Amino acid sequence: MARSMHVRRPATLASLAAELGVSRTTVSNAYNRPDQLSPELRRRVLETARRLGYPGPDPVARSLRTRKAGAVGLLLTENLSYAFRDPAAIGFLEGLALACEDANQGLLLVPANPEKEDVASVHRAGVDGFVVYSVPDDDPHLAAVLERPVPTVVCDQPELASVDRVGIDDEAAITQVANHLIELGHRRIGVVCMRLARDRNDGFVPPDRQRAAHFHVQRSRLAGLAAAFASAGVDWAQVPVVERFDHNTSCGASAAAQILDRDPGITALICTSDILALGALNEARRRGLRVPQDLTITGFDGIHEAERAGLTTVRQPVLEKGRAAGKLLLDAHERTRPRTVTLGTELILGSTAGPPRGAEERWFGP
Amino acid sequence: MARSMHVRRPATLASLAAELGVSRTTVSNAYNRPDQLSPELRRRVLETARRLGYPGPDPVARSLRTRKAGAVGLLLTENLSYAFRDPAAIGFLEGLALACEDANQGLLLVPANPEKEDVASVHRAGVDGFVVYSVPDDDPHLAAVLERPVPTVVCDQPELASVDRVGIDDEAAITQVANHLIELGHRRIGVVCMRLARDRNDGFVPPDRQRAAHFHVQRSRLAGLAAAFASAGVDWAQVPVVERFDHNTSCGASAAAQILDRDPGITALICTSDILALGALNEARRRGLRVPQDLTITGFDGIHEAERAGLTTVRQPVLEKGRAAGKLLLDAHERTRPRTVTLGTELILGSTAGPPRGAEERWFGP
DNA sequence: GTGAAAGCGCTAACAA
DNA sequence: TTGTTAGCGCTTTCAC
Repeated sequence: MARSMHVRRPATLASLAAELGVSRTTVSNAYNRPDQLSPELRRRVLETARRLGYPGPDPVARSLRTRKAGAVGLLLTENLSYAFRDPAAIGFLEGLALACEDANQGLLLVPANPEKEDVASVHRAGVDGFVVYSVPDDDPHLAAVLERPVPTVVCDQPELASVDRVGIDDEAAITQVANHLIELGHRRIGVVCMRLARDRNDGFVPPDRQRAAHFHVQRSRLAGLAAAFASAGVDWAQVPVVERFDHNTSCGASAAAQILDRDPGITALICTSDILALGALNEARRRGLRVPQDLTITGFDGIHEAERAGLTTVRQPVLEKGRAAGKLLLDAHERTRPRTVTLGTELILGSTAGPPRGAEERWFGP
Repeated sequence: MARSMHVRRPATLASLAAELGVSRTTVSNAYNRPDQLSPELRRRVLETARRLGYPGPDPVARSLRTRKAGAVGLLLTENLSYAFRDPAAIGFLEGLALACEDANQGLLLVPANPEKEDVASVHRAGVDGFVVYSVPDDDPHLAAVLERPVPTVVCDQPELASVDRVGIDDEAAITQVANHLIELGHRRIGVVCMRLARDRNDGFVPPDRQRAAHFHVQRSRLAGLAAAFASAGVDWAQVPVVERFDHNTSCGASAAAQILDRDPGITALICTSDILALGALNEARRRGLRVPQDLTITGFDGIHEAERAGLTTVRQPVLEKGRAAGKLLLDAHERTRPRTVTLGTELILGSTAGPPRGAEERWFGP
């Protein structure tokens, strides 16, 4: 690391005390308990500190002694920088930051590359607790967090019996989408979903992989869809489900393409995120398919971009999730049982879902 | 803070060593220098650690000993959560996060309420260095950072002779905007700018406040405009400049309204940020003014939303700024002189700037 | 109001 | 390969 122009010579509390001819306690008090010494002495201490270039008590040493770091650690599924690219993650972070600043706590973003097993960054994090945002149930970083003797709150996934959690009812939420499409008359659908496990599988998802998904959120959404459409007489085994490891609009577009290529008869594409749906929308446009006349597309999350695009989707309170997670973590109450906060969602009827093309012919025709 | 279900009893490296009948060094080595002891012994150590619920070396104690925190601190002008609401700040953060993850460093967001003088959070931050993002030159948090014996890099502002800095040439950049408008024929302009100092002044800005602005970036932009328009024969003292403390579209709208109410003859509104310009655009629409036929509006930053709105603006490489700041800080080279990175900007010709209304009559008429 | 003593939990020389 | 010694810089009883 570069040496700054402002590096001071290493004066310490002890050397300051020696210089002043007082005890270390007195110097410490000058900083931490102004009322414990005379204003005059305090002035002298601070004055001498300035002269010696003493920067005040070392935060790390203080943390060691007080057993408080004054910061919350955040563990994400993705590379650190991804958090600033995904609108839903940004909203979550804003909420979490809100909770942290209310409690005057720092927020430490822990670098955790999902494609690496290296958990040293978790071990090195000097924090009083962790918030874990949407990671697979077999994430080694998560395991490392849980080994740390500090409180932890998980947002979204995984669901752990002994850990505080904030989330939504994914199955119920996606069921609203499914029922809406079923009512509109859709029976031939395709599904685009996010990463189901830590291994990259960009393509069709066989049923066993759906059921074994290490991301509870995605698993629930698929399960919800399967149940709803099965009730409507759809054979789920025939429904094309395509997975994408990365999460951006290009992936949404290519996944949509993959489904439409294989099964052009599809009338609706259900995406498990707005980002993917926005990509699917692009692909539909590219193919000259009108939405929703030729193809219905739905998303999930309710990000601004989706709203602007008029996407039919489910809104979930991302900011509130972040805030709730922070509050849960920073809440002073000592609790014995793990707490769960389940937030509400709302079906947003946009302009990208409509009756299937040629519905009459298919359902009421000859 | 809530007690987690995962709090272990406090086994330490020493107690583990005692239990095993080996020295603390050996246990330490088992974690930090696997090659320094036999695989067999290491296995025993780790195995016993698990049995005792020893979570591995305490990160804070380790930091104290090694004098490395493994994290970079970030100080922002605004409340923590603001960083996730401003697209330019988000871009900067993404770049900084990129640099941090490359170096395997954590990123600690330090809570620093700009309306409070409390700098304790800076003192408590266990970090190896600071990045300071766009703060006023008299910010007490900045002063506290500079007192800390760690390297520091400032992005944008303030300009400090002895501190590494990343920024752009604000005066040159805004001059491009000014010259563009001057060429189009604008002589009666208004300016909407961001906060000029730590005190809230939502309204017109007298010349002395412009010159005394504690935010170097805003000061330079105003100075650049003043110089360019003076060259074009405009009396800068007559140009209405309105300041807003908060940074959002509502503020941009109300500032635009304030100027238009006072001086309806204005033909162009120069805003020192895209967010403010987007707000001004809203206000123009609300008043039934066509842009650019009735009113020209320009921004600064080049955020996505501006692009979508077709705003005429200056694009600055926000992500690159973040990355450069991180690189500068984490760069291993020991440097003696402070370094400065000045990044390029680009005038974006959108659709919100055009010739002034009735330009002919005014300039070539009777 | 001030000081002495006792660690917080760990790592890094160096010695064995 | 393992252990001994010596702190990192600070806060906190508890006496005075």
